[in-house]
Amino acid sequence: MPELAEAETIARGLQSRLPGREVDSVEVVRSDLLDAAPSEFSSSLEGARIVEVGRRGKNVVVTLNDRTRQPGLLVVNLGMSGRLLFRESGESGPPPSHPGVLIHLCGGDTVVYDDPRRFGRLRILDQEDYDRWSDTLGPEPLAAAFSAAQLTEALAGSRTPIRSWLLDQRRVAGVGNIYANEALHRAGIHPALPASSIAPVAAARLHRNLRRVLRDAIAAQGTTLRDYRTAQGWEGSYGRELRVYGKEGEPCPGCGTALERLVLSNRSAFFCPACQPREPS
DNA sequence: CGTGCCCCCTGTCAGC
DNA sequence: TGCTGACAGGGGGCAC
Repeated sequence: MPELAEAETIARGLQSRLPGREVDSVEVVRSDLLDAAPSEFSSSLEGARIVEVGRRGKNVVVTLNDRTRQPGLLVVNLGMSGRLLFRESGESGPPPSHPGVLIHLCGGDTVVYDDPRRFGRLRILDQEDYDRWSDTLGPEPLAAAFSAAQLTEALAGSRTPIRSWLLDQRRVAGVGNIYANEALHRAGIHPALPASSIAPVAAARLHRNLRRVLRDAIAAQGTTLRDYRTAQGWEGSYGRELRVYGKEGEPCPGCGTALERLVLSNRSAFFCPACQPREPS
């Protein structure tokens, strides 16, 4: 489930530890997590120094500096069940259950990419390829430049159901199924409504509530339903604040009506039939 | 180009 | 108890 809030939490956790550290060696346990050959991936990282750790959409982005070769960016997509864990050398506690890639740092600590389902991907891009890739993603919903007017205009061009629209990374970057459903409920918008049928006033509510949900989820360090953990191995607590996701049949926290589930593009959508009417508003 | 469908892989859970 | 099928946070590719 790593969506924007989870990737942001992981990135912040790594940002507090990794800048300035140098990569000593890399172990690729599951090569299907890479697009590149394992030897090529490892040699791109080994000897590089980490400049900073950030995020783009649902991806954790590690900026690398290398005086002898071209600098690069390590882009980690966590898929459905990926974790990026910072493990101090000599750390006790249970080891990662499904280690895929281990990045050993000079001085002894290790960053482990752990992923039971292996839907995740790790790629190293040069700046040009990174920019090209980043351009395929939509705007960052929490960026100051992402305005209600911009969202309203973008919605007008598509007849796809709004829940599906929000999941399309080319339209807005970082929104996944949990936060799409939560934002739509808070905005009072039915998930199946065509994007182009949403009036400007409703689009403004969606804009406001999407940003609120994402900010609150980051403050809670994300949502742990099962697999997600922070870089420190902790669970996120936003699950306590979910109002509709996974709650079919439970009373709507707003009005008490039983919440319903429907399937759009093979993914569950959860909504309140009273607070989120099918008619555009 | 926009849209919907299938698949990647593993783990868990409901139902029989 | 054990098996089977459905389903799960994401995203890429393909057909229409």
